[in-house]
Amino acid sequence: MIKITLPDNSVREYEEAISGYDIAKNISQSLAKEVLAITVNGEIWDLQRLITTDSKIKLHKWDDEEGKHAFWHSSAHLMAEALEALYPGIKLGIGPSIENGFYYDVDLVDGRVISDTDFPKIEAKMKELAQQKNEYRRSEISKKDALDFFTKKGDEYKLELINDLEDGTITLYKQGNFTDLCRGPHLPDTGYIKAVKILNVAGAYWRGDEKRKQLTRVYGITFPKQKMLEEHLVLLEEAKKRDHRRIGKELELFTFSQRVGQGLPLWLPKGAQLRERLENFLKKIQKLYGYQQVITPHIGLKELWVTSGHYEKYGKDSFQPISTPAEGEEFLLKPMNCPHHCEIYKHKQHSYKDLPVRYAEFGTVYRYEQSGELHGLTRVRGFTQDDAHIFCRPDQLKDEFKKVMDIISIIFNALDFQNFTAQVSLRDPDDKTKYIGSDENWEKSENAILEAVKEKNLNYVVEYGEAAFYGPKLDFMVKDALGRQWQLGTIQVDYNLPERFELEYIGADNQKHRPVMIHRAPFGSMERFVAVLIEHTAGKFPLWLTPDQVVILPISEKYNDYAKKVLNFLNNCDIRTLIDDRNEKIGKKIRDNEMKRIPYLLIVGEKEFENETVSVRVQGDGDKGSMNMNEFADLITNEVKAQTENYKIN
RNA sequence: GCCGAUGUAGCUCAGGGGUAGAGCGCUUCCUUGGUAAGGAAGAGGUCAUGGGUUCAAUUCCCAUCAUUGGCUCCA
Repeated sequence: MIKITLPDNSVREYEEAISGYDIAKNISQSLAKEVLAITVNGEIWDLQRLITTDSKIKLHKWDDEEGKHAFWHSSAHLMAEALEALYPGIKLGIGPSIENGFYYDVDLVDGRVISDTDFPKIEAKMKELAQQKNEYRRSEISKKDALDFFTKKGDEYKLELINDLEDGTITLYKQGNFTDLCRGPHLPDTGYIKAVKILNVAGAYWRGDEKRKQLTRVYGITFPKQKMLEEHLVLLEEAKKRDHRRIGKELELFTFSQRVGQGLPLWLPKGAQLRERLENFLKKIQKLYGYQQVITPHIGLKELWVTSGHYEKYGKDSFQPISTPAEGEEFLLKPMNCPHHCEIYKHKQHSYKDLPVRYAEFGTVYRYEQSGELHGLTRVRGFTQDDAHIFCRPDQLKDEFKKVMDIISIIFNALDFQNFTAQVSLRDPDDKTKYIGSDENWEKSENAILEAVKEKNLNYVVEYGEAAFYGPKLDFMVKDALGRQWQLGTIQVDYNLPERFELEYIGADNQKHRPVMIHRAPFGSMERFVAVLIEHTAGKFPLWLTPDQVVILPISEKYNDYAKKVLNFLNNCDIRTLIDDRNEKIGKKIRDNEMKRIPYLLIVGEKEFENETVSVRVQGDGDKGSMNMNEFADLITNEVKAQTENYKIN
């Protein structure tokens, strides 16, 4: 007798070993049709694998990550089978499921390539194989047999993977004529896969190592129903419409010029306005938190970064030094602001009573990003950090850290960024040589971050090996419209620079002590933040931030004079107002200005002129009736106030 | 930097060995209107740049530059 406990704690008893599929069938036919995988005592299994002992189980359908994982992982095998059939002699790397679909890394050998014109062929082959409803059969063999098998097959990549596995049994999965090294789980058969789309193809280094061979990575996605694929493709289209590069062009926020250089954004008037408003907002908050603005030059002597240790680490990958013609002094375009700020700290002696000292600067920095890495405003070669450096006593570190977290949460709340991940980046425990500074300091700062995060009740993940070379950090990560993750805000603890720049303060004991430094940037960079904000809002910025708040649309040219009167009135109330006095019908003006995402549209014609009113339309929400100018001005002013004053200093 | 793709009017894109097209935008004219596209005419392109093949290249080939999807990197 085998007892099977379901997630609701109900128990089912079976005479003999039973598969997950049969349990599902036993519960209901419709469940059996939908179930894709099963968790047995915390381990994910194939549905057909027999359960022989009392177990706790959970059945996974498409809605579960586990269900999708099994589905896409099985699809990766199906694609590999298709690729083997279409490209004989192909060698296989790895083929996992990912957040949206799956990929397989393959070595095509003989210099063959796959390009997007080949996709239909691959899709057709996959569908053909899927229709054969070949079972995914699991088998367990010894490591030696596995090595023999893949030696015969000539798959050197699989051999390398097997050699790295521990001795013991190794599982293989076979469907049709295709056998792959795999932990599973998989679908019962290929017939579950009804809709197939190959998405793109890319180069990917074997095992992520740029010194090793570059394989061809083929990305795809599959679904149990054709309709789901169609919906997914619509979603991808929608996401593309939110792309900041597209909206940035549409709304004339920023541009790039080949003649200026790649990765060097040019902020157009409207984008500059938006950015300036964000900067002023942060400045206001920082002032309340005791920050002082400083200004430093865009270049500095190379020695500055030799001292900081950055030159050794990044020097050869940066823009190369520029030198003075007569003396041959070497300068670097500054890749970060910290050394300049350290020198500001050093301009005078500090007492322990004066700390913490907080220097802030919207500092523009230049980094030589690899050409293939550039991407819209999110990855550029010249950008402005909303940088600040806090110099504090070691006993103030945790508190200061928490205050920075407060500033970040004010910013994120004001801009309605709820969907972020906090990532604590610590040292790689296996390779401490990548880092500089003493073990003791690293431990102190790693603990300070972890404690601060816990005390602030932040949801966070810990990533080992992601720390900066000089210290651990706390990063705030958000996703863009296409699901790519970007780092926005960051807080970093640094014992290293104070050491290297010999920063000091005089303690209560009248002795010299070393301060601790915190680097922090709530936005991260203005460029990246604005990019993510564009995608987050689809270009519909909050009223306080948007470049143009109101547009006045006269019904005909007869009312242009009245419209101008309204325009002057609103502009005098500090409301950013435009007028659309083109010789167009009102429907056309409404459409055009709706598409410019201007929050309020005011329609003025005969009626409004007579009654000294305006007819109000809210962007995306239609006609709101009429009101007089004062009422409307109050409406706008109050809305802006509510948006910008909704925070407190703790 | 590496692998793949792309580059045609201000924007979005079609085309194709015989020196170019649409829609939107722009200019002018008609129209003066009531809540998401009124009508007409016109201007605008060395088809990214440089080579090569050809009687002829924007089209085919090569290189460069830029953009783009990934990989690696990200102080």
